[in-house]
Amino acid sequence: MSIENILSQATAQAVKELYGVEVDPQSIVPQATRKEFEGNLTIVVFPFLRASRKAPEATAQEIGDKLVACCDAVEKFNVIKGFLNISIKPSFWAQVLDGICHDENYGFVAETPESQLVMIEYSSPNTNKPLHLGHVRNNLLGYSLAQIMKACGNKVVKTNIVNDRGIHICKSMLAWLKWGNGATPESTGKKGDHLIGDFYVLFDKHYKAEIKEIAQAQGITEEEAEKKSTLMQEARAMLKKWEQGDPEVRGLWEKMNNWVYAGFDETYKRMGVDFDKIYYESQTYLEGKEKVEEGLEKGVFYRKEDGSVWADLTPDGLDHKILLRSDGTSVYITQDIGTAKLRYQDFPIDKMIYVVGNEQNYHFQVLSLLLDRLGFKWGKDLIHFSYGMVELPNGKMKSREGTVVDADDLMDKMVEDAFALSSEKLADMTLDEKREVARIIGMGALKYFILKVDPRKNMLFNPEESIDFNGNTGPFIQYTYARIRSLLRKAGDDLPALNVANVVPNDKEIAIIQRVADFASTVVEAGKTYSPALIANYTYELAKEFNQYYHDYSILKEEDENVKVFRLELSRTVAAVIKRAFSLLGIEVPERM
RNA sequence: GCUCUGAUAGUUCAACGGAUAGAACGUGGGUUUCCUAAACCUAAAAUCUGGGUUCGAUUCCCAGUCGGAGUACCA
Repeated sequence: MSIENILSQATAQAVKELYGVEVDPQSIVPQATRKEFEGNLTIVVFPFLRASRKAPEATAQEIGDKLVACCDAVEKFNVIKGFLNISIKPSFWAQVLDGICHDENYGFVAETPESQLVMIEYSSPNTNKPLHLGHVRNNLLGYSLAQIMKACGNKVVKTNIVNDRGIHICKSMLAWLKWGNGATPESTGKKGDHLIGDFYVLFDKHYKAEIKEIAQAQGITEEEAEKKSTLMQEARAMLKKWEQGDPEVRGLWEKMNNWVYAGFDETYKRMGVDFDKIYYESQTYLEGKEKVEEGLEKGVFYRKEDGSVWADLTPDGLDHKILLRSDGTSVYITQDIGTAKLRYQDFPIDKMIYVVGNEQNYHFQVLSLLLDRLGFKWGKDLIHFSYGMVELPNGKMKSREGTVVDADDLMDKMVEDAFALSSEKLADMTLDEKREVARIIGMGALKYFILKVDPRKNMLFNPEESIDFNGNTGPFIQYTYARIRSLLRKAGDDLPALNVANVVPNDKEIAIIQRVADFASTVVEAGKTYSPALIANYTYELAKEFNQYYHDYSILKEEDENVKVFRLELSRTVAAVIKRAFSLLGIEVPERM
């Protein structure tokens, strides 16, 4: 049992004995005492004033006296206004550390047969363009969330839904046929996703030019000209052919999609993310139609005279939502229903989490209601893990204006800059070793920079400032880890075993042990609130605290052997916790840097 | 128009309804006789406005100002 729990229960007991009032121990949450006051943990007694009918100071005093008398771990206390600051016996902290450093899986809960199966959908790319900065945030959040849910004892299935069909792919295909001259990834040396992305842009360029031409020649607005575009008509015709299963179109589609997948795989691998099961919209959209027909029969949807199918969501405070167009084709949400059906066939899902940007908040509100009506048991409380947009210092990311930050380019830049900054310091390494360290640091900088921000908020990504190896950054934490590893290497292996009975941790050490002990509850909390940012900020606080400690205390020169062993043990445990916390964020740590 | 969402130092981010609102970058001033100065110490600097709820509000509620997103046959 953690020290917080011990105190909560003891306090509840004390209140009951003193004032005869039952208090739920869960409602009493001791918090870390602020630095400027003496003590380790603080209990706020304001909520008990009604029961005690005394002044805050007197109430705190009485509860404090009771705790000292009844609770072994409590050494002493002081009272400031309504705040009861409790000091825990130093020997108790030494035992806490001892327990943690011998627990290989500290902070992680093992999976059991009763564990819930959580499916997490993330990434969800389109096959007509490479991944960009927005996808980076999505992928990092999704992967990290999966790691956290696993650490909380859930069974986790990571999934990806690839949007591999639709007019946008036809545009790329058409451009490739018209102006591609048979270009392949091999012949051009480009990654497949970039190659296809280039053709998508090329289509748009020609399309725009065509519209302008038509508009000028016929003296009509560009909006009207759009309807007369032959390029767009050709693209539509191609989509129709695709839906009819035309072998030529399907063949090209398959070939080009495979190029893209090869490119995506490379990017995913580099990012360190993966999936247990990938779904493709080309395989799920028909299932969605079926499911909608089924709903129609059950009477949960209705059909208009023009043939389109709708759901009336006004009882739930929303509007009417279209599910099938009047020509019978499916819309975006139809595909999501189909995907849900397949997934539910494949896995006994208890909880579904969709990692998708907040511009789709409404979409998921609707999806939740529709799935619930269609009888999916997890539909009602599916979780839309909604994250904010990534903005750039000079405005929004707009693909048309060329202000998109490409994921591959971004990673290249991060690693390059990391190499430039680190290679000098690693003079004794081989080039390959230096590159490996630069990769870990560069990727760590990027991942930490994005994950430390509250996912729900829009964030600003400044490409220049992100490569900052000082402050609240991944590299700073990695540096702390590497220093500890260096220290431990110097200390060697032939140290005597730690005897906890013989050490009395000082205040700084207690603060660090306390924070290390918090790791377990931080992981649980992060799992409950779906917040990788919580883990990130926890890790930074720990690293910062430890750097200060390193600066203030000798370790290798420490004369008292038992104190030295204790300090090394503390260092080792901190390194282990940093590594474990970073594994939840998908960030690697270097042994040296 | 309607719905959702956000607003905290110069900047980027924190803060279960709790103490004097924390960090980091940048700016000013300092510190290398243990491991790695990629570090540490130190100074100045902020809750959009107006009400309400209460022992206590950055946090909850209402109104306003400004920003972002969505809004029925795009995905």
